[in-house]
Amino acid sequence: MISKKTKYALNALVYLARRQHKSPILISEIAENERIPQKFLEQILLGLKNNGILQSKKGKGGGYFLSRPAQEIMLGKVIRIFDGPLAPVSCVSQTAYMKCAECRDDSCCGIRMVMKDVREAISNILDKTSLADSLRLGDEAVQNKATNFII
Amino acid sequence: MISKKTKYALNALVYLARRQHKSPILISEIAENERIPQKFLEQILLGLKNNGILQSKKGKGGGYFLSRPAQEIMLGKVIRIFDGPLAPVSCVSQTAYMKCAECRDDSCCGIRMVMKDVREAISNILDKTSLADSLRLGDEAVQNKATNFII
DNA sequence: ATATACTCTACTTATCCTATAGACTAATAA
DNA sequence: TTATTAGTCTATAGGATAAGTAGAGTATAT
Repeated sequence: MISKKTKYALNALVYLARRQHKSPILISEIAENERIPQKFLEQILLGLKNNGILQSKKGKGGGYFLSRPAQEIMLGKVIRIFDGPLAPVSCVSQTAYMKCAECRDDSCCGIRMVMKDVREAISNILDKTSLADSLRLGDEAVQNKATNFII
Repeated sequence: MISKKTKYALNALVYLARRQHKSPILISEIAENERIPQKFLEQILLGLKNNGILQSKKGKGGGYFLSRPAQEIMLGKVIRIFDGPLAPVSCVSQTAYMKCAECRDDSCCGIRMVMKDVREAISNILDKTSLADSLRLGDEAVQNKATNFII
């Protein structure tokens, strides 16, 4: 399970992605619209800034905005910032490999091979899906809902 | 990341799967061979028994053994016992659905749709791979290693 | 009866998660 | 230049979970 911190981060980022070409967005605006405790969100956005996902501007007219186009920011990257590796066990992690303390031979562990496939499957989705993709998926669902209602 | 508890459980189960047709296996034997703290393993095996994965026999000649053939015990089931749902967010869990507190509309959340795919991908592996499969994968790797060494 | 081996409950210790609080710094505008 | 706005940084609290440890209890076989 991903942490609330990560979920809040993703929701905030999609919110920012939707307003990508407008002026900086206030923390308070995001907090209100996405129903995230503001003080908590402050930490989260700061974390995203320190990891190069966001940029900020202080003072009047300030706020946060994406540092790159939404289609270049992958969900996997965001999740790793707060929750660490995507891999279900660290002995199959690409970004943070660590041998299992109790394991005799990595390369002959059947469980590990299965987990490697799991890691691959997860990464194939999360490292290839961007904020722009998520935004679009959500918007399309809204469209479909409206259409079905009319018909 | 799966917990150590779950990892220990899986390793212990594969150990038992390999000796499926022999007499019951001692906790101490598993603990030693798989390098798991014995007292901790006791709790784990008990948990597996309470969830129908294992059976036990007390007294001399006693120990633990699989309650069903190894090819019928799926990794997903074991993981859920100790770590809960496979889903990355509870709003896409099949076994433990829960609406996100802060979410306005489940059905139009782009993040959720992606996570649904992730859940599906994970489940497609873990709910379809059995202890017998893991055991075989490990053994095949050992075989290949030996063969390569000879050549 | 006795030794064997699993069973059950409680406890500990450390770490992480989810916040909250408050002082600080930078930018803008009057 | 001073007030206001808005992000920045650090500390702390309270609860939950993880990873074990300890020890008494219960069932079985010989």
